Amino acid sequence: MKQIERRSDCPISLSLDIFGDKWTLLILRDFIFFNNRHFNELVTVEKISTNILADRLNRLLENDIVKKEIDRNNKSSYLYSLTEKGIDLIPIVIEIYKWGANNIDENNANSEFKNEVNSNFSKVTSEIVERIKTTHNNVYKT
Amino acid sequence: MKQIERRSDCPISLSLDIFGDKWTLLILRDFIFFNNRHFNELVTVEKISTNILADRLNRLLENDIVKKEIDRNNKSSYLYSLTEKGIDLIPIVIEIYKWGANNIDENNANSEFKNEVNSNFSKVTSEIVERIKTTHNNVYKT
DNA sequence: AATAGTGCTTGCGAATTACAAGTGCAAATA
DNA sequence: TATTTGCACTTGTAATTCGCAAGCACTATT
Repeated sequence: MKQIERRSDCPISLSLDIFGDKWTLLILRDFIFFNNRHFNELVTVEKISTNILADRLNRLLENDIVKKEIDRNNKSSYLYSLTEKGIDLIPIVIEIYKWGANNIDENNANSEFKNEVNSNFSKVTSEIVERIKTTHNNVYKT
Repeated sequence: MKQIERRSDCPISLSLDIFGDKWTLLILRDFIFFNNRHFNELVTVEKISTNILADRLNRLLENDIVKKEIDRNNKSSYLYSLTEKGIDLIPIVIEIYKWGANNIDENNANSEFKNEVNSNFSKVTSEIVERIKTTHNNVYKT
């Protein structure tokens, strides 16, 4: 894996150096919407190749956006989960969902959820954040 | 230019098929924050190469996110500007700004603007949207 | 001891990117 | 009128990255 070099100090440029590619935000979508947390679950993300997934997870680990722990329920497996910094990305992912649902034809958005996102963005977002925080804190308690 | 093929019908996946790369959202940042609208202005975007810029602008044109018109003030030049669909992307770009400003070290965010974005996101966003709409409607009136 | 599951890594051809240089056209200048 | 300048790209090419298939190391199960 090669870290993309810093193009400038603009917050947007710096952010895109980390997650501005075809796959990273889709992987984060899996954490957020599907709660997929094992490598073998994440590899179903729109058929991403395993080498690309491994590369992106490493980049996210390096940037402290996800963390990796041994799964207490299956010790030969790892659990990936969002850090605080990763949870902070949730509004971006939901904004992208919203834009796609409103602006791209033939998307499969759930119309109820789409309406919720359009009318109560911050409520939807904070509910998802809470759910993720609860789930991801329970790693050792399940 | 080759359009990335549709990976799935998920709104996020479809959105990232359009702007999920290192450069596209940075170009949109230039429209939004710097009001850069000519090819020669946009090419200063963190030193993007001209072939990549041309490719991305064509993709944005095809997807009805930007439009292209002859500049009335300089007929050998073109003005690119955001369509309604492009203006709808502004919240995404500002969320990315916000995340980068809050989560990446050594970013050059203006601290006043950063505070505004953190405390009054929707106000900041709608002000920027209004400014862009006004500017981009005045193409033929300046 | 053999098999299966999990999380990767490796090899390689194909596709994409970045950098430099060049092109075509309109407008300004000599 | 001829030449130069500015603008918006296009082309060529080497390097990088990607996607697919296969393989590997480790653990747990049978």
